[in-house]
Amino acid sequence: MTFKIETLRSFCAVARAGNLSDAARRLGRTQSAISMTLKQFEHTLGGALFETERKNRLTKLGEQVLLLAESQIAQFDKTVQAMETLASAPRGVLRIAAVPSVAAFAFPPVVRHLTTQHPGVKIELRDADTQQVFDALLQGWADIGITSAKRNLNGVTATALFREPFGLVLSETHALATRAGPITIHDVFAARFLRNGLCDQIDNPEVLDRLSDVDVNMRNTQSLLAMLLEGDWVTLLPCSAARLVGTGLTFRRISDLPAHRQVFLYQRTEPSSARIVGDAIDVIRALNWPGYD
Amino acid sequence: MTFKIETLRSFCAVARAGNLSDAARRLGRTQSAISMTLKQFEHTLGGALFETERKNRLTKLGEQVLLLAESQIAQFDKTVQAMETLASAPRGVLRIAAVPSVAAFAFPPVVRHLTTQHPGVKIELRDADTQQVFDALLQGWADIGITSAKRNLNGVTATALFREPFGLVLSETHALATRAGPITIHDVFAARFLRNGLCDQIDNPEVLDRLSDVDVNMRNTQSLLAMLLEGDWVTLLPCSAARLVGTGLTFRRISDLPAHRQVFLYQRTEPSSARIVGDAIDVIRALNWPGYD
DNA sequence: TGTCATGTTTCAGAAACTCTGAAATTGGGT
DNA sequence: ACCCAATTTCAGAGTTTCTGAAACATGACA
Repeated sequence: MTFKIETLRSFCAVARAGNLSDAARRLGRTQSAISMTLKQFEHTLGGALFETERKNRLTKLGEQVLLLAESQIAQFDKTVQAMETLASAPRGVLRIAAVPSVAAFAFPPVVRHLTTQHPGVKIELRDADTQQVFDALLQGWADIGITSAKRNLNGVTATALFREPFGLVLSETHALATRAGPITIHDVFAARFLRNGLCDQIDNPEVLDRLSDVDVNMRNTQSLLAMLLEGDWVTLLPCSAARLVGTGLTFRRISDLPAHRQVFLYQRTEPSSARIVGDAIDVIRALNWPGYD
Repeated sequence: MTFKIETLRSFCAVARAGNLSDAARRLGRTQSAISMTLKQFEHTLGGALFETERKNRLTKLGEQVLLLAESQIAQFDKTVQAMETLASAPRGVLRIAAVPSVAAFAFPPVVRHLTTQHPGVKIELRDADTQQVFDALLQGWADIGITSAKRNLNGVTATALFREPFGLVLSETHALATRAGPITIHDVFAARFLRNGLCDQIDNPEVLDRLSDVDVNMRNTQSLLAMLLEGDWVTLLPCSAARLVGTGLTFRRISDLPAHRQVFLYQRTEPSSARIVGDAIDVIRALNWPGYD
């Protein structure tokens, strides 16, 4: 007999709960059902998954299998959801995944255009990190992807979308915001600097070196911007990211930092809802992207 | 009711076969069983998957679902295989995925060391392209990965392994092999040039430009090397790739091409078979890697 | 247009699998 | 050594899935 997703689910539930009864309750089954399922799983696998009989400690094998199982379940659920989305849209679906900084700028006009030009078409948008965007493209969860990394993916074509400089983002009231004369890398790191995920992409030895000394690293863009608005913190971002909030922030080029980021547009090559995808691509390309350099 | 992997398998088989009977034969079931499974699948999905009643033409939805389903099945099977591998090795498993050029050099000593130092430990090696190596790491299919791209992966740490120059690889009998004086990019593309997957990684505008004019692109390293050994073809490769065959080929630096490739070693952070992994990492790092520049 | 060959759906019963509830058992803590 | 909480076991009930036969659809061909 072959493995079943439901078996993996049972195993994960027990591993997470630390005992059978709670897991069984969560799954809406009886203890005994879960017990039998697990026993059979261990049997077909040919090794014990738990140390004790009370299921509160995993064996080495159990830990490794748990990682695999959880990842597999997540994958499966995403696939199922993608299928249901496709099925629930008789007129077709357009699924776009983009990194947040671009998503904020690109999604509104795309939505506006599609809802008027293709009424009835279902639109699904998500912002995610670069890796997740690539995953979504590769797994068929998205038709269009936008990231700032170039990568060759099977069945996906990549084209350059725009290029923009990195620079200093800070509150309008910050001293550096209004200071006359050019701003240098030295100035940047002399200020109270916040590190963020995007600035790790900067391809400049001096910056990379100094970044490793920075203590405050923020992953979430929302709170990053909140910090900047607060007062005297600064950070490095590509210029379009500065548009994320309406007012209060400003962007300044760094005179001795030529670093840019190149943003790419990805498109699955063999999607069937071809016309809508092509149309959306056109809209995206026609947007008023930063024209620097 | 939730979807089952077996349902997806049935659907894919029918979609590939173009009719129920053949698919049923492949799956070892009756037509009617498959028919009912499919019918239920379409019902829970809420849309038709086939145009005609004869199942020989997919609907738009069907095509999209097919892509998702095939990818999902492949994923699932790999996960199952990984679980079985883990379970079949009571003393632990070490799974390494590397790009071919590095694999050829790194695998033999690693195997030699582990089989003597850790008898009974199961070793699983595979060479794959960069994307597949990252997939294997992310999905928990491999403990160690080696590629020539830097990428931040969740739950995986990256460290630089070595750095080596790109250069000309060609037969020892080729005119350029013995010619005195430095070889330039111009010389390279004046010869009969074979493009390959690795040389697309070269970060040099002039080379990239010229590469796009090259007509012959070989994906398979084996046959690439065969072509080089044949006679007067040449190609650009990182120097360690030239060691892939014993004799007959030679490597020469290009005077005006400073391009290098940096190779990285990836390691899952929370693997449970920690000691063996750490040991293998040590062996890999201690190898006599190219020491250029 | 009618007929045939091929392939699909439907259906009822059989087979396989999974679940439940109660009783037996186990193991860890005191 | 005992007790309590939790797990395993087991037989029967409940579901799901399969099969084989018969009815039905489709397209090709005369």
